[in-house]
Amino acid sequence: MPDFKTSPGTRDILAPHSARWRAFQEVFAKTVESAGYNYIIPPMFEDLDVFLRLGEATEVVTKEMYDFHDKGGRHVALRPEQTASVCRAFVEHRPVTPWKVWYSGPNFRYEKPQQGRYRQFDQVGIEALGVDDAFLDAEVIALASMFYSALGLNHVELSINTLGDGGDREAYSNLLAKYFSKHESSLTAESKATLTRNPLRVLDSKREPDQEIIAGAPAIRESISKQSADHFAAVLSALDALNISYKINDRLVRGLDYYRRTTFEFVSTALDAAHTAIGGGGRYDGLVEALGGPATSGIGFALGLDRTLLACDAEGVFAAPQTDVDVFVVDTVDGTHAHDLCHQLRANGFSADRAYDLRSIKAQMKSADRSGARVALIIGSDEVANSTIMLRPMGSGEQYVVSRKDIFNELKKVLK
RNA sequence: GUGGGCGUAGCUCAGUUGGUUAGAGCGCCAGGUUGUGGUCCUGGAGGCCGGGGGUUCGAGACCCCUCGUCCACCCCA
Repeated sequence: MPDFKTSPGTRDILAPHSARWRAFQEVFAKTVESAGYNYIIPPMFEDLDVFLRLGEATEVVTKEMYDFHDKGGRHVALRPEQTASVCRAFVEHRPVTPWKVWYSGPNFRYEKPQQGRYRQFDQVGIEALGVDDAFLDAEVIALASMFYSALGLNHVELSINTLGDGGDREAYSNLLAKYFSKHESSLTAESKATLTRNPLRVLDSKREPDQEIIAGAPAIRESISKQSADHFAAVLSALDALNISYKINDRLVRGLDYYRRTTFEFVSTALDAAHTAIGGGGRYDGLVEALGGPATSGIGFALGLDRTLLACDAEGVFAAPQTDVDVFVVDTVDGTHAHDLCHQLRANGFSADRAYDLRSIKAQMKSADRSGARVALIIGSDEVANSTIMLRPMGSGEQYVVSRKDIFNELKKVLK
């Protein structure tokens, strides 16, 4: 057994999976950059206070933060998500609005790991600040939907809800608190605990005994302002205009405290594990203000890399891309010919690998096979004497002699 | 944080009611084939049986603790 392993909830992403991750990020970048979103790279840690603004009923902040004191005595925390950082960056740099950015990178939450849930986990996402227009809500959702399609996913469902503005949300929360308190004796112990922290989140309970009471709970739409209701209706009709199907779920309450008005979630119906939510987002109109900036509306989403890739596995789509080299050079003379030729191949736009330690031709051919290269170039004493190279297309069982000076042209033909 | 399953070779896993030097398949290395991989044959390397303590003449197996991992809850991506 090795002396060291990765820390709990972390892991090494090795090939070929690592290539898939990179491809995932590239597909995402292409999708959102087509809509004018610019790449932002916020730091991975911030002053703890930045994240505390996410709200004291947000467990991500209260229970799961990776925080520590640095050598300068600052109390900092690894980011549990990136929306807060983006809003902090907005306040710090005051860019012209609308400010549309996208990000990709790891977040950290101190949780008990299980499938689809890690302590270091990657998300990609977008944030758009400074615009209140319902068309923006629909654009943001449409981009997520486009991205899923680009990956090849077909079994992703969109749930959508509105939580009303800040005042509506609070009024609704109080209403729910009253309702659930009345039925407290029938609730599970877990839900009772949730009730004292954040009544909205009781709606999220998956426990069977709670379901009946949740079903009878008042819906947000009964206590929502006209303005919020109009906004929501506008978002829905903008989605309809793009033929994006959705399910209105008036029990959809998301875990982060800052959500206002439009909230949405993407669920993979191809997954049957506990974690079928592969992405989610919504409006967070008060967050910039909470971070000391001007009142600024904002909306965005975050998609989990792992869970989305699990969904891809379940649907059998988006395989890892090929990263094999074009050519494998076998040198049975002394290794210098492979050394020179590989270098020249790479300089001329071919990818090339070789064997080391002057092993037997058999061993080198085995390495060539394993490398996945489409062509083996073999150099032995005959080839050196005649300034030629033996070119062997792997898998063909055939090979032929090529003059050393013609090798690049010949490879271009063979590899095209 | 709570509950349960599982930790044996690089990987996937056998290992009988506790009984000598712990096995298989795959992978890896070498040879069969002094210039040839992907098939085949032969051989080889590689294990503090997750760690610590205990029971026993004797523990990979049983007990306790601990760490890791998986699953569910919680929470969320």
